[in-house]
Amino acid sequence: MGTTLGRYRAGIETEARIIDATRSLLAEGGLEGVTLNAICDRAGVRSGSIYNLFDSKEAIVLHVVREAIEAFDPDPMGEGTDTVDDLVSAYIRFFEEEPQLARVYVLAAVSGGASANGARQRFLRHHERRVERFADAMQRSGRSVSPAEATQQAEILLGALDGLAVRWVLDTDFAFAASAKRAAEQLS
Amino acid sequence: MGTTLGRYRAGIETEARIIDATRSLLAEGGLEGVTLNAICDRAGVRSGSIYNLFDSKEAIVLHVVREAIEAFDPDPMGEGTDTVDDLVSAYIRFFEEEPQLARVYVLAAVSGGASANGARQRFLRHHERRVERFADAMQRSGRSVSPAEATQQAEILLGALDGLAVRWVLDTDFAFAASAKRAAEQLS
DNA sequence: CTCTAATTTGAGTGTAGACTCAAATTAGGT
DNA sequence: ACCTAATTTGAGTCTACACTCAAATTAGAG
Repeated sequence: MGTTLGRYRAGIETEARIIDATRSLLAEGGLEGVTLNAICDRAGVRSGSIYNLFDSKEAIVLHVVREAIEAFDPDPMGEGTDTVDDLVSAYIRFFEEEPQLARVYVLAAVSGGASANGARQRFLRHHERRVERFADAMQRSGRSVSPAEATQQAEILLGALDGLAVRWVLDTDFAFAASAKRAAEQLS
Repeated sequence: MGTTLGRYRAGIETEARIIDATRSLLAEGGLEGVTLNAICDRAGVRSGSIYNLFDSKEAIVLHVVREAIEAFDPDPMGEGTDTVDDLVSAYIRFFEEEPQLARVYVLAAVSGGASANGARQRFLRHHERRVERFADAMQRSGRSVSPAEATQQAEILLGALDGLAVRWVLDTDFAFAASAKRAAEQLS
C-alpha cells in the first residue's frame, strides 16, 4: 500500500551523514565543538538541508546521545540471566567496538550531570537500570546476601568501570579493558 | 617598602566575588551556564568591572579550574609518608568539605578530556601524580610487589574513586563517602 | 519524456554573548 | 578638604552562531 522508499533515499542518506558527523564531532570535542558549520562541513551539506530533516541542532545532538545510551545497554535483550562477568565483558566490548559512542556517552553523562534539563534524569535512570542488572547478576551468583548489599556492591563495581572509562577518555592509550577486568575480579 | 593594600581593597574584594560567582556557576551548570551576564548577576558587578580585573572570561574559568586541581591534591605537603587510607580519606574529605570545587573538578576534568587545549594535559598530569602517590603508599604498605603492579592497582583504585565521584555529580544524594571507603577496602 | 515531490542551496536575519571604552564615581593618601 | 589612582558603569560594538526561506535542483513515479 505504501510508496517505496525510492523518493526518500536522498533524505535518508543525508540524515545518516548528518548523524554520523554529529557523533564524530561530539566524540572528538564534546558539545563545544558541535556547531552547525562543523556539522555541515563534516557531513558535506549546507545548513538548509539540516533544517529540512531536523527541527534544531539540539534535536540532532539528543538523537546521538539517545543512541549512545541505548547502545550502552549491557543486557539489551533484557533476558536477565547474565553473569557479572557477562555484563563486565559487554561493558568492555562496547568501548572496544564503539569507541565513538562510548566517548559520547561518557562526555554527555558527565556534562548532563551538570544540567538542569532532563538529560541528567535520563542518565541517572539509565545508571540505575545498570546497577539493578549488575545487582541481580550478583545475587544469582550467590556472592551477595541481600538486595541492598548487592546494590551497594553493584554501584561500586559500576563506579569503578565508569571511572576507568573516564580515565580512557582523558587518554585513549590507557589500558581500559585490562584495568576493567582486574577491577571486576576484585569487586565481584 | 610598598604601599599599603588600602587603595586596592575594592578591587581585591570584587575579584573575590567574581571568582566565587564563577565557581558556583561552574559547579551548578558546568561551562554552559557560565556567561558574563550570569557572572555579573551573581557577583553584583557590571561587565566593565570584570575586564578591569581579568583579561577574559576564559581567564576567570581557568583560575577556578586551577584552584580545583590544587585543592584536590591528596598530599599537598608532598611528605610522601601517607598510607593508602590517608589518601583515600583526604580524597573523601575534599568532597565533603569542598563540594563546589569537587564538582568543578569533575566536570572540568571530563570536559577537558574532550578538548584539544592544554586542559586535558593538565588533568592527565594531575591524575598521573595522584596515581604515583597512591602507588607509593601501596608499596610502603607492603601490599604490592613491583612498582608496575602498584601503579596498575593505584589506577584501579583511583578509577573507582573518580567513578563514584562522577556518580555523586549525577546525584548528590548518592552516599559517596561510604561507597568510596568500601571500594578502597576491596582494592587495597 | 514530463511532472512534481523531495531535497538542496546559501545569502540573509536575528540574537546571545564577549568585550570595549569614555565618563562617572569612589575612596585612600596627603 | 583636595587630589587623583583605582574602580565602576552600562550603552555600544562586533561576531559567532542557530535558523529561515525563496529559488533552484534532483531524481523517482508514471
